[in-house]
Amino acid sequence: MADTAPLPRPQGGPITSQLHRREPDYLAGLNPEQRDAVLTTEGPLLVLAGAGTGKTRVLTTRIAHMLNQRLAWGSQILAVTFTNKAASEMKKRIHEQVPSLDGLPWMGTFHSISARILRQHAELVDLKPTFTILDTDDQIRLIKQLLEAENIDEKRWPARQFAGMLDAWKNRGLLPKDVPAADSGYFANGKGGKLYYDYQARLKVLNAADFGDLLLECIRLFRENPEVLAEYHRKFKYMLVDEYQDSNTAQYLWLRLLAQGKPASEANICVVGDDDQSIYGWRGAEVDNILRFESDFPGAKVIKLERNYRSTANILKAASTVIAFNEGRLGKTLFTDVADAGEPISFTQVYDSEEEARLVGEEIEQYQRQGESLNSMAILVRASFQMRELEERFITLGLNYRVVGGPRFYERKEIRDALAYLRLVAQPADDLAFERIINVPKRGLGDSTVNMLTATARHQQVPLLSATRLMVETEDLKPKQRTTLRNLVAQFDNWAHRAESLPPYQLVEQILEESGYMDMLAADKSVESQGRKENLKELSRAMEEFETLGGFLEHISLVMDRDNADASDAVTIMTLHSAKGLEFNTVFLTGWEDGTFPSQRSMDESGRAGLEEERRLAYVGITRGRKRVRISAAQNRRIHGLWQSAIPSRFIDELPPDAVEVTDRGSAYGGYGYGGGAASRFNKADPFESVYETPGWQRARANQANRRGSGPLTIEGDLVARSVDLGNQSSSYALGDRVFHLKFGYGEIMSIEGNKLTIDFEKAGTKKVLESFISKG
DNA sequence: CCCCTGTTCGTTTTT
DNA sequence: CGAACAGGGG
Repeated sequence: MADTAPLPRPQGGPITSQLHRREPDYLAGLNPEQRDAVLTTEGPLLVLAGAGTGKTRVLTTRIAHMLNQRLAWGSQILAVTFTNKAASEMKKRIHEQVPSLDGLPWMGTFHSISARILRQHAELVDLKPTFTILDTDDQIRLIKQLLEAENIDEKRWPARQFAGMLDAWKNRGLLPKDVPAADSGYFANGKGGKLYYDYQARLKVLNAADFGDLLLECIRLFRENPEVLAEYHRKFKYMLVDEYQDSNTAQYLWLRLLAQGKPASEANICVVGDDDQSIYGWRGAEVDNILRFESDFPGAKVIKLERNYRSTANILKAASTVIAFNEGRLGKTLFTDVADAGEPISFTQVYDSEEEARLVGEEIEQYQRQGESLNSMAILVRASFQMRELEERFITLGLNYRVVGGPRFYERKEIRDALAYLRLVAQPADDLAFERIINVPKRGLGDSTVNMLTATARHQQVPLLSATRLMVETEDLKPKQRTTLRNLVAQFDNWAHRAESLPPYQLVEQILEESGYMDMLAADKSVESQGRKENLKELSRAMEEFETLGGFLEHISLVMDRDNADASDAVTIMTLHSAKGLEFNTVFLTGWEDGTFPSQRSMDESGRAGLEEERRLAYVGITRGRKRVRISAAQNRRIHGLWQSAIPSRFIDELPPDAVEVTDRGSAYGGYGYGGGAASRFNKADPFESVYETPGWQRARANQANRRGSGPLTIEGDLVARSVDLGNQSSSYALGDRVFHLKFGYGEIMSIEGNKLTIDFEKAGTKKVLESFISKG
């Protein structure tokens, strides 16, 4: 292996450059702190990188520097991230900066790197190298089975809750024997601890690991097998960790073990992060890890990156002032050299959340008229229930938007079904996959048949597929089921055989066809079936780049996100959490009301720590803006169906007054002023001015008028106008499409006559409406 | 076995 | 108020 071979000295070019004291090109343009962070390769290093201070550039340049100076082979560098997105971004940049690589650095998420290590030493943690990685779905089903076996009432003790506890334990690095009695005793009247043991035992039988296990079993591997750990100590000369503030205890232990090859004060470990952007405490992240780094690694060098290249001075001032209210920070203050402070932050209080949506819509259109692209604008909300009103408003306006988040591609039912087939082909012992597809499509194999198979599997201690093989040779099954199962087993054997020679993307197509899955979708007249077929095509396309089935399955279980390659110009709507790491010229921060943001629940559950995390979220939100940040709050918002009034977020009071401009859409209803009514002077002359006269509303009306022509609003008149407008163009809707209507809500198209559509609305029943009144749902 | 109805519950999300 | 889910009935 190249890892241990002596490193050649840098080639001619760099040496000459050094003699002339010319720095390598890649250092050009870095500020002194960034340069320091790149060049300090030896010993522990903590880089505190504030928002927009060029963190990613430092990380990648640092790796490029190591490779360029031949400090290490590529494969001796370990770079860890939290998300696949960050990992692939890093890979891309390294490839750009270092065209010829001697061995690829290990770049990936904690989980993918752990999986890679575990596959090499699987036997040492009672797994086979081909072990399956379970997703949340499988996990829940497995837990349900255990609950049933233990006679635990699933209503009283939901599987999801236990999954959450398991996750929390694993995040804390706790094996079943390590769980404190108080913790394990809580669930199902003391059965929690036993369930954890049972769960782990079951995973071993299934030859499977869940996400938490990837880390936990890796830790166990290192602890119980010092010689294996030593191997990695020799291997990894340099370690880098991105977003260190997001690391949880298990990840921390994992890193500590890997860094133990040298005394702590000499470990070449570089962690990059920002304690002010730690927003994942609720899922186990320990800000403490970053706060403690200097004592964990004595003599660690600390470099602060505070020079911001993203936002205006006003934005930075606002963010810095708010975050300064937190205690227990390492302390950084962002600054910029740009003289112009830029627009002040705006804060607007409106009457209710509907008006907030109108306001945002209007402002977006205004900026758009000024030549800003929709892509450069984003609305960041605390929770996704806030998105709906925005979306509805934008539909009315005909404003193109994109929602980030939501259900992911690989979590869709049809994709999971297809994956289950593939898993079972690759891994005949994958019982969870077996159970998932045994009767999908319907084969007349109901609960009773499955129960018989399960019983045999238990008895014989074999996987379900093997149990099925045995059962079809006996007289225990009804003839019909026996034939069906015999054929199914034969099919799987056949597919497994083909998997050896056929590219995975062709295999999946054949499986879906031969299993009857495609026929099932074809027979399905529901709205979704067409989309499902397309998703499956997309799956096959995504598989084209994989040569082996195993390679694809590994990728899929670790990379659950789909890359949105949406080229159209659209405003982004997303949560503050998913906005971390992104930037936009204009950022709208809506719903800044106490209770919504900061979230009441956070404060109730986690007290002061909760509030501080919310404040960091505010900091993240504000620092997403390059040119302008527009904050709003509603006096009234509908929560759980009822209207509730609220006062502006306490974070509003924490904003620096001289960087903020308060405007008020004077409401006729009085309500709460800002800062004791200081904003009242901004009230409009006529407090009763109708909101329906706002530019946005007028435009919405104009849009609708354009779409339907200027004829009378009768069916007939409209029909004529439409047919003229559209010429020969046919309806852009199809039977079964899910659509949205302003008054009637969501519905499904039952029939189409010209532009007259019969729609079955979920709420309002079946109505005939004009195409121009609906939009795609 | 599927559909319908009643019930429950109501941040944030990755791997 | 409305989505999601479980359980019962047809």
